[in-house]
Amino acid sequence: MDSTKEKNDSCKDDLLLRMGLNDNKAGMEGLDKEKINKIIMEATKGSRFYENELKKEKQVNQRIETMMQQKAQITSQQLRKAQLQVNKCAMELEQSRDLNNTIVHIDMDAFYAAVEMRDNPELKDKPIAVGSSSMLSTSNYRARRFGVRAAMPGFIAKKLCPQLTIVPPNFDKYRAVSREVKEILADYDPNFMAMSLDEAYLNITTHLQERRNWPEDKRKYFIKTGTSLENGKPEKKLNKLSENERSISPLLFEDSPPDLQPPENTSQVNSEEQNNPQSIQNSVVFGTSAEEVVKEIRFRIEQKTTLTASAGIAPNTMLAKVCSDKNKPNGQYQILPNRQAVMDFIKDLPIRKVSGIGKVTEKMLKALGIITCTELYQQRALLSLLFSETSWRYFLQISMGLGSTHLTRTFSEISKAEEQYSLCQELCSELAQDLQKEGLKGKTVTIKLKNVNFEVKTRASTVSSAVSTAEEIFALAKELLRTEIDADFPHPLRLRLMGVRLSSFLNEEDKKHQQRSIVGFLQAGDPTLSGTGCVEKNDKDQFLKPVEMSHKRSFFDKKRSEKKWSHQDTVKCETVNGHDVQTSQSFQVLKKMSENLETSENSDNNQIFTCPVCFREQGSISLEAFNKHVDACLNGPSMSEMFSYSPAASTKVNKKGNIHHSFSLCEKQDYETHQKNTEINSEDCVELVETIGNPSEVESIDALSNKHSKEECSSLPSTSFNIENCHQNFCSVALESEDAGSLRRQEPPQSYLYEEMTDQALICPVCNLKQKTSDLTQFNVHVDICLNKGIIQELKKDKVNPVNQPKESTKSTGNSGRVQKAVTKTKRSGSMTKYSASKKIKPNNPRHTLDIFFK
DNA sequence: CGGATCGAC
DNA sequence: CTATGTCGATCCG
Repeated sequence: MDSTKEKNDSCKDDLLLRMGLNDNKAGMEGLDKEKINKIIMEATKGSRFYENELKKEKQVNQRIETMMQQKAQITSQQLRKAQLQVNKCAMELEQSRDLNNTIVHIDMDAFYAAVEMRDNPELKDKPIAVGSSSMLSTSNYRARRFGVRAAMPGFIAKKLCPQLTIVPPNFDKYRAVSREVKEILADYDPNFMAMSLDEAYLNITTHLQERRNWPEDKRKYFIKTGTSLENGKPEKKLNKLSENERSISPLLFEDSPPDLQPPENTSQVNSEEQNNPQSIQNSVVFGTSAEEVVKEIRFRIEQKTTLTASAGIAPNTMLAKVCSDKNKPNGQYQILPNRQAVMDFIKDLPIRKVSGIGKVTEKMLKALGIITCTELYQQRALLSLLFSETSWRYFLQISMGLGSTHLTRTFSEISKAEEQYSLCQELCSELAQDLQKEGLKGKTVTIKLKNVNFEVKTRASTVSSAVSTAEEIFALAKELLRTEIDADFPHPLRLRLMGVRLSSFLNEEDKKHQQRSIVGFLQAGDPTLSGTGCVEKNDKDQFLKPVEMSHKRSFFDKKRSEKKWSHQDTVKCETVNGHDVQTSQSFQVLKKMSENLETSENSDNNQIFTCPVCFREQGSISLEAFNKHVDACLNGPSMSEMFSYSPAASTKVNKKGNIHHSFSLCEKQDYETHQKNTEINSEDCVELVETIGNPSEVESIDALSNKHSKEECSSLPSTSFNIENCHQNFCSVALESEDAGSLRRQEPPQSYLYEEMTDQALICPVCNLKQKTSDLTQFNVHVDICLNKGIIQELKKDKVNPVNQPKESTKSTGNSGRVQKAVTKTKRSGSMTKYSASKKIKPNNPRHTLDIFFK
């Protein structure tokens, strides 16, 4: 990729020279890394800042050391068990892989600096940075050659590059430009997610579908040179051209990596252009592929703002983000939506490139011999023993190339009562739909309000007869909302988030069949427990194994199977105020059962299984019988389907999982989080929630009150990550290499992912491993064994004390944390985080993330 | 629970 | 001339 970049760059230089517009003629100017580091070191050494850095570094080293000790104590037995468990998880993840979305990450190139250069021709040829002498937000590419980058103090930058011009930031201007860009983005995804002034994610899946039928003229754009001519500054125009050369000459759009050019379309320049010397007046037609769409977006951005953007196209946000970095500046890159392409891309990807993996994590993992995603995957079992659940699950996802496939709407302040009511109404109907899907009715309606100061209020009202329709719920919710609005009158409520919850569901007496899913859920874990609670046994309920992939399973079912391996007792009763005794009891039962699940599971020999191959339920049969069935199925005609089911099946599951029982639009929420919340909510079985922010407007993110300060003060580094240039590598790691090597060698003798992911070979649907044999029978034997070992028999975990795993389940941690936050107030982090590493990369951590309302 | 830490920008 | 930011989320005792 680097070579591609180089090529582009030299191409650009060439062109610039020919046009006499070269704005970076000094190809050789700048400093080498060694010099850069030396200067930084001199400027830094002895400062308090530096001392503190050293201290922090020691701490990290200490952490690594304890981690290594912990690792040394892990027995191969433990590792094997962990392996099975993690594989199970990997399998689930694999099945949930969703390649059906087209996610685009747009990233403006050196945004602040580019704006300044555009508006002030004098800066054009100079190395510049935006910021102050104490902190820089952005530098232009010219300055970067001197090692001047975002998040660097200006005075050090000056030492690196004495000619450097430091421009104070004009946030209003950036915001205005950002708005222009966002207007364009909204055409492709009205719900796009703006991460900051210069970055956004789009889900263009829908756009792509519609676009297929678009006539050519709808995809045709005229190349304007007018903007700069009209303002009567020819010189400026030239400057612009220099930045614009790629779009002015549409041929240069072809600079994307060759591997992704869909034959179908390449942007075509109208034929007249060829003969027309004034080709600059001509138009371009963009094709209908994702790549073409993104070219179009970038073209329009450049035409409108005279600024360039880079973009990444991929099936999920995590990948899209990495992609946008790849051909920066002014380039784009796509990962085609097939598993193979994803795996190829991931294979050698350094984990540090991934949003969410920072300096420290990188170092810790490096100590374990992990640098690339492949290695991350290979060490998954070990990681599950050394890191918290959130962390290792996150690692696992990364290593499999997974990420969010849906974008959440952003939330801007709503202070008009009218809007608040209509939002509330919207929520109520969404909630009602979910209720209908689950066939539930409830008696308590609760609204939750979070204001711009992050203070949260919940107000509930309970009625005697259960409600379920949107109208009924809204009638109650509206009154609650009105009370709150009136209470603050004449001041408006400045809301950041609103949620509507229904709880106190009817029990089976009243609503037998509606209740079934809950009953089933409660009973599912251990049939022997049924009846001990306040629910009666229902013979129809089935026990769904983790292997089970039935597209029919409801999210309760899903949750139920989840339960088995996440021993969490997430739900905090405090947050469930207002429930009647009955529901609270159910809730307790639920908890108990979930505790019992793990131990009880080994004993269930006669259960209803769902075949992972044909998806049919197999009735109440023994394990052996079930395995025979699977065996048969694998041998049968559905064999080929098995290897292609993943996306389709997962889609279904996803769709199901997507019932938005809890839906936060406040801030960014990703798919995992969303799912998580869905699950958690379903867990306590007593309420369904709808939370929502208002649909994003073009500018929504900017309007977020808490965003302002952030955007204004924060740097928006736009460079690609370049660790060598970090002015922060003061010390090097003490323990490492040999240790790391030996560590890896200790791994259990298993074959792992990447080979497996790369061809048609037989992949066990259970352990997810490629099987060496191509003999079907042998393969089936393996699957058989796997089913017995890994999945159906629940592992008894005797776990090592993980390095950072104080909590039972991070899932619950994350969530209860959020609850706390919601219920109390936002906690101000009082800590003075010292700035760490100058890296750009990735927006909010897709990790778990998320905010969401509610429990 | 609150201070420390991490990561993003 | 000095001089290294702010936020949210998570970890961890």
